[in-house]
Amino acid sequence: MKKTETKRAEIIETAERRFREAGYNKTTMAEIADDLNMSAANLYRFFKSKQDIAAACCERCLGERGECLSAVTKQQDLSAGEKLLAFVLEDIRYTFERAENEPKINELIASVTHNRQDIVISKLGEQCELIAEIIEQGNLSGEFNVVDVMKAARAIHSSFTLFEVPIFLPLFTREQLEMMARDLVELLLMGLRKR
Amino acid sequence: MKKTETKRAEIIETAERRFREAGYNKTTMAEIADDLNMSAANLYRFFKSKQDIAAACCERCLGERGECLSAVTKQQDLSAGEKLLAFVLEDIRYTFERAENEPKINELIASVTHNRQDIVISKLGEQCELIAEIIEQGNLSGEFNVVDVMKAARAIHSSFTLFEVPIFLPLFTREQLEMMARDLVELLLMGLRKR
DNA sequence: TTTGTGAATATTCAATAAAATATTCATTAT
DNA sequence: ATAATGAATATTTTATTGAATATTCACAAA
Repeated sequence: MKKTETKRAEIIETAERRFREAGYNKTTMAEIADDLNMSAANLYRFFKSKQDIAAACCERCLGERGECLSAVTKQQDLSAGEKLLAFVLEDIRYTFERAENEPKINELIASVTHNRQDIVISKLGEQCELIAEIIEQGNLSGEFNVVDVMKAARAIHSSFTLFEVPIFLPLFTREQLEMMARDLVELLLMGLRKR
Repeated sequence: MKKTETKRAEIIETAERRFREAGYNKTTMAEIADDLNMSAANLYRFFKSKQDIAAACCERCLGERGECLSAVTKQQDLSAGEKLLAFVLEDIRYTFERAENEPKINELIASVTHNRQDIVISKLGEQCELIAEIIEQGNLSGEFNVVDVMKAARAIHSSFTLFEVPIFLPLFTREQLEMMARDLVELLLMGLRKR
């Protein structure tokens, strides 16, 4: 029986609820344990440290963004070009949503990603994959004519950095960012399209 | 006589030397004043606060990056496409250079830009101008065929964010960033070029 | 064995006071 | 007047230490 994984998931869920409301520093291992009717010591059979629980929460949150972006790329009725735009606009939407509604979680992510870069890099890779899928679709439909799909996907993904990172939010309004994203995608599409 | 401006410049220069070596928090107004053979109180005739001196230093530093980038765009023997690549590679070079050799100044900039966003926005605007100049050149030489130059410049500049911000440095090697920059510029140029 | 705990220890946090420093101001010098 | 200062005040760091919390561990229950 793999009860262990179930327990781990429960711990992550419980901890995340606390982190969301009180932040990382103000939630204690004892509280998390209490919520699950166990002792604090017992948490350590499932996670090496509190930081590790936070890292798991962080990974789950980043995964959530990935799912939102994935949902966009799975829409049937959009051309590849439209999907690319939808992708970046969804990225912006999610960035703002998180910043406004879950500021504590954002802090958590910022802090965790300092130590655990592997998590970020892995999630970035997944996003590149999604963009690569969009490009593939464009190639198949004849919309695009891209030779090295992954290379293009990485390049495009790197160009979206501004729209993913909350530190830039104070510099621009959401409308400004959306405008910049539209203009950028328009330009990128000119380079991708078959000619 | 505009002795005042001269004095302000001296103060900025002196303060920057201290900030570079000891960081913002570990340099005192008294030390800066001593270096200039004046009293700390007298500094306040030239700057409203220590933060304001820091802001002025910050502005100078950001201006320095602008000058480096400007120098690239002024090179005579490069096509517009080559200049765009040179621009972003210079941006990366400067980012790494600063991070390695002047970490304290980087902290200063990060801290100042939290309060004084106007400074950052103004400098970002100047960089857009430089990119616009490159596009103009491309249009004139027949290399490009861009209708709305500033719109394209802003879009391109936003796509360079990853290469300008030191927080991403731990995630990638310089070689990786340079590779991404090359691929991105290649893609952008496909969109810009006359067809 | 596996699952779990309470108690011991190590680490971090928070409150306070002391010291250092930023800022203001009344006064002097030029 | 303008330029400048030393001393007074306000604010920010630093050091300290007691309390809170994370982590470990020896042992117990299943």
